[in-house]
Amino acid sequence: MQLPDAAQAQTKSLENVTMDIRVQRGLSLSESATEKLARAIFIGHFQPGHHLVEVQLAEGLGVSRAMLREAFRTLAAEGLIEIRHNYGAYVVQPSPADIEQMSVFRAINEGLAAHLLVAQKSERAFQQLEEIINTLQDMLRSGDLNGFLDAHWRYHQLIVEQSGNRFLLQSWNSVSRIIRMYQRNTLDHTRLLRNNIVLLKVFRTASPQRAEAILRGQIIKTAYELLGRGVPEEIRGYVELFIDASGRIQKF
Amino acid sequence: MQLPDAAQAQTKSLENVTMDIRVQRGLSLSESATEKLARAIFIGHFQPGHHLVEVQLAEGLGVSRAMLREAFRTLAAEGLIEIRHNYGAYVVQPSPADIEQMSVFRAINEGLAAHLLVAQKSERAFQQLEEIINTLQDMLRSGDLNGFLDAHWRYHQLIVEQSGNRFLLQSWNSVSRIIRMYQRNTLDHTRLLRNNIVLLKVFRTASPQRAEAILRGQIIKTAYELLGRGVPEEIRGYVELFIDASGRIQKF
DNA sequence: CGGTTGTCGTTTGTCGACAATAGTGTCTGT
DNA sequence: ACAGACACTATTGTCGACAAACGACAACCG
Repeated sequence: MQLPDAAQAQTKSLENVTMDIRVQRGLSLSESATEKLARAIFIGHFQPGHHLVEVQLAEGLGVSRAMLREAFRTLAAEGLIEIRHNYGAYVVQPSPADIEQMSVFRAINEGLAAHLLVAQKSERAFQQLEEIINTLQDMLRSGDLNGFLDAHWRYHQLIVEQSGNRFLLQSWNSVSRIIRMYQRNTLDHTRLLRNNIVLLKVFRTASPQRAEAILRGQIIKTAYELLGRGVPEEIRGYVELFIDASGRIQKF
Repeated sequence: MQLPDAAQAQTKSLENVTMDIRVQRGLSLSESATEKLARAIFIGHFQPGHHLVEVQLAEGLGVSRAMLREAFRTLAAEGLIEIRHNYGAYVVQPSPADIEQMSVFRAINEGLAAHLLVAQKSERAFQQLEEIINTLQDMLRSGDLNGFLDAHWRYHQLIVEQSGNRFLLQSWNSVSRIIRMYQRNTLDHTRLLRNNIVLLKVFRTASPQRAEAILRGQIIKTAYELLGRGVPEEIRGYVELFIDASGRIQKF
C-alpha cells in the first residue's frame, strides 16, 4: 500500500537521523522513541507548530503508536511538545514572552549553579570547563559554527551539572533546550568565547556570590539583547554586574 | 476469578479516593488517571518505594493498561514515580540529600517569584494572600491541621503563581509537591502562621530584593532545621535574612 | 551438598484492531 | 443561492491479546 507523499518524505528523511540508539543501553522502545523524537525536533526536522501525526511518525521511528504515545507524554511533560485532546500532538511554539520567562528562569538557576560550583572549588570541574574553552577555540578557528554552539551550550550545561543538584539540572535542561532551539539569533561567536573565558577566570578567583551575580547578569542582559529590548524594571536588580563587549566586568 | 488479597485491597480502597474527576473538563482517560494516581500518591495511599503493578492499578482506576502507562510516563517526568525497565513503576523515595537539594532549588525559585511579585505591586495578589492568612487562622482555631497545611502550601504556591512565570510555577510545583509529601515533620503551626503574616507585610512594604532575601533565607533555614542540621557553608550566602521565632527579621 | 539449569507464574513490553471524534465536502429541500 | 443534514475520511482515543523478561523454586548433575 502506498503512503501519501508527505508521509513518505517524513518517514524516509527521518531514517537518517535516527539510527538505532537503543540496544546499547537498556532502553525501552518508548524511551528510545522519546530520544529520537526529541533529537528530531531539536535539529529542526519538525518546525514549531508542526502536527506530529501518530501513524506517520510511528512508522518513521519504527515503533507502534502505543510506544509513540508514551513518548509523547514524556516530551509533553518536558515542554517540548503539546498534546491537545482529540486534536493531536504539536511541536511547541514558544512566544517571545515565553522565551523571556524561560531566560529569566534559566539565569536565576544557572546563577545558583555557579554559586554552588564555585563554593566547591573543585579544580577537576574547572579543568573540564577549560577543555571546553579549548574546543570552542578550535571550532572558531575551523569555522564550525554549529560545533561551536554545541560546545558553548555544553559549557553552560557543565556548570549546572557540576553544581551537583539534580533537580536544578533537570529543569535547566528542559528550559534551555527550548531557548536554544527557538532563540535562533545569537551573539557573535568571538564575544561568546570571550565571555566564557572571563567566566572561567571569575569562577577560579571570585567569591560564589560574585560569580553568581556575574553569570546571572550576563545571561539576563544577553537574553534581552537578543529579544531586542532592554532589561525591564522588575528584574533590573538581577543585573548588578555583566561582561561588556570588551570582556570587562561592568556595573549595570 | 479471585484476585489475590493484596490486589483486592489496593483496588477497593482506591475507589474511595478517586471519584471520577474526568467528565467535567475535556480530559483524556490517561490524563484523569494521571491526576487520580498523583492524588493517591500524594495523600499517602501508596508508600514511597511502593511497586505500582499495572494490572491491579488499571483495574482500580478503571482504565486500560495502555492509558495507565501513559500516565506513568507523565508522572515519571514530573518526578513522582520512577520507571525501571522490565522492573516496573515505583513511587519515588527521595533521600534526605534529595530533599535538601529540592529545598535549595525551591528557595531560590520561590525567592525569584517573590521578587517578581513584589515588583508588580499588585494589590489584588496581596489580597489573595491575605485571604489565605484568614483561612490559616480559621484552621488553626478549629484545629484542622491538615487543612492548615493545605492552606499554608497554597499560600506559597500563590506567590509563585502570581509571579507570572509559568516555567517557574511548573518546576516549583513538581519539586514542592515532593518536599511536602516526604518532609513529614514540620514547624509548629503557630510559627508557620506568624511567618506568613510577616511575609505578607514584607511583600507590601519592602523592596523586591529584600522580600526575596527574606523568603529565600526563611525557606532555606527552615529546611535545614527540619533536616536536623545547620545551613552548610556553600549556601550560607543565601541566608542573609530570616524570620526568627518571635517574628522579627534577623541577620544571619 | 552446592551450584547450575529448567520450568512456571507473574509482570512488563509491545502491538494491532476497533471505537469515537472532528473536519470536510456533498447532497437536498426550500 | 443557501442552510442544514448527512455521509466520508483522516486522526486520535482506547482496549485486549500476545510476546518477552524476570524471579522463585524445583530438578538435576557434578
